[in-house]
Amino acid sequence: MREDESNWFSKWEEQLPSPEDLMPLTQTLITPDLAIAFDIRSPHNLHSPSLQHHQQPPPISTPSSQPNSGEFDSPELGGGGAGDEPARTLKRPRLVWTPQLHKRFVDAVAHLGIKNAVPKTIMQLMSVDGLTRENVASHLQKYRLYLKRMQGLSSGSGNGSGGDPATDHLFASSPVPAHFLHQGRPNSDHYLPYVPVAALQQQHHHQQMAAAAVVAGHHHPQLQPRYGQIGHFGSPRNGQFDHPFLNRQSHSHSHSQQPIHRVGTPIHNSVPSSYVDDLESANGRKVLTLFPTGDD
DNA sequence: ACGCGAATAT
DNA sequence: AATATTCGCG
Repeated sequence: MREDESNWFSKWEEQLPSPEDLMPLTQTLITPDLAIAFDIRSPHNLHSPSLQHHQQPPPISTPSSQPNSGEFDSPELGGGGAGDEPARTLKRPRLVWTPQLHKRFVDAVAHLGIKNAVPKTIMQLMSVDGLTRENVASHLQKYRLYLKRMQGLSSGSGNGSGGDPATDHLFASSPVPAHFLHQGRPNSDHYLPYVPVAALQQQHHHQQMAAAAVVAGHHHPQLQPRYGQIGHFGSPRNGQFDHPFLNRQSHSHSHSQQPIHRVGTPIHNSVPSSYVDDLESANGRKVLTLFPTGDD
């Protein structure tokens, strides 16, 4: 089984078209969005969990063989590229809510209690680098809808969270903490007083790369994620599967400051059930997921 | 002014 | 469908 994975990868690599072939004639090498999406920025803004662009298809830079482990090539727009797009007016790439991210989200909400579970707080509790309040707010809104939908539907046959329609696939991936399905109760009770949120939004320091799921805006062209950086995420064979984000709290050099706790579950890297790069086909959109799909 | 949440937009 | 952005309201 494992061979399949390494196999596809090899094949994939071989099939990589030459860089020239890739870009028909459109636009620059690295989308500005990509740049900022990852870490190329100067001031003190924007970080990025798992984000996606919307516009141009992801440019490829890793031709073949060994990906750059560490830094990636700088966007050289010199020769052919030409149209260096306005580096300004850059918009933040769309955040992609991976199951993991969502899990974190749910845990946060769970521990906060419905009452205190408002975007800002949730965001803080999650302490995911680059996550904005609006990101959370937006997700929260949808999540609430999901919960409502669920309550109405939960009666009857054994359908709770194991076969929900595609509509809620993301949400289905994390166990809804019971008491969610009915508001009314803050936390207290049997739910821990967890996490003092010492870390808060501390955004300076360096950046972390991200991007775990990439979406291609178009069909069929050979798009590939920038494995240059995230390559090794695809090999969780050791079970030590960690995401670049979900992690913005990793450093607390020195002593006393312990940023925060892990919310709820202690990172359960159970066996990779299926690490298939999930090809979600919808319309003209292919989603490449590097994460375990289903549950963790 | 803050920031939540519903509505609306992409 | 999934996220983002806008907007009215406490």
